[in-house]
Amino acid sequence: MNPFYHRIYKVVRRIPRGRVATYGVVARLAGHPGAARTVGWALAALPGEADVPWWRVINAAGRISLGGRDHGAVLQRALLLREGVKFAPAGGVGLTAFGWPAQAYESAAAAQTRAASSRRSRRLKGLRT
DNA sequence: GCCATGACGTTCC
DNA sequence: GGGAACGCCATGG
Repeated sequence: MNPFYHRIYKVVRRIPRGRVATYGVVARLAGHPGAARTVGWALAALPGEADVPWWRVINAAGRISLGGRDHGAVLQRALLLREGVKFAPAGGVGLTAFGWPAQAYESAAAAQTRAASSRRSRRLKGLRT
C-alpha cells in the first residue's frame, strides 16, 4: 500500500458520520493539494470491505460522481441518507451544512454553484456533444 | 519513459 | 446558468 493511498484513507476515516468531504479537500488534507483525481483513484481501488467510509466523499459540486460507472451512486446516496445527510431536490448535498471540515467550504460555496457540473461526459469516454 | 485515462477542480467563454 | 478548456497527480499499457 502506497503512503499516498494510506494518507487518503486516513483522512477519509476522519470524516465524521453524517458529514461529507470533497475529493479536493481530502487531497489537500492528505498533503496533496490538486490531487483530487488521485483521491478518486484511491477510493476506486478500495476492496469495499475496507474500513473506509468512501461514501462520505463527493465532488466539489456536492454531488455523487459515480454516475453510470456502477450503481454505486444509489448505494452511496442511500448510505449518506442513512447517516442523516440530506440531499437537495437537485440531487446535491449542501456542503456548507454537511461539508467537513466546515471551514473548508465557507468560501468554496460560490465555486460549487458555478461548477455544478461540467465537461465530464465528453472528455470522459470520447462522447461528443 | 512517453501516452492515455480517470469516483476531480477552477476558471473562462 | 451551462459548456468547454486547462491543470494536477498517480496508475497502467
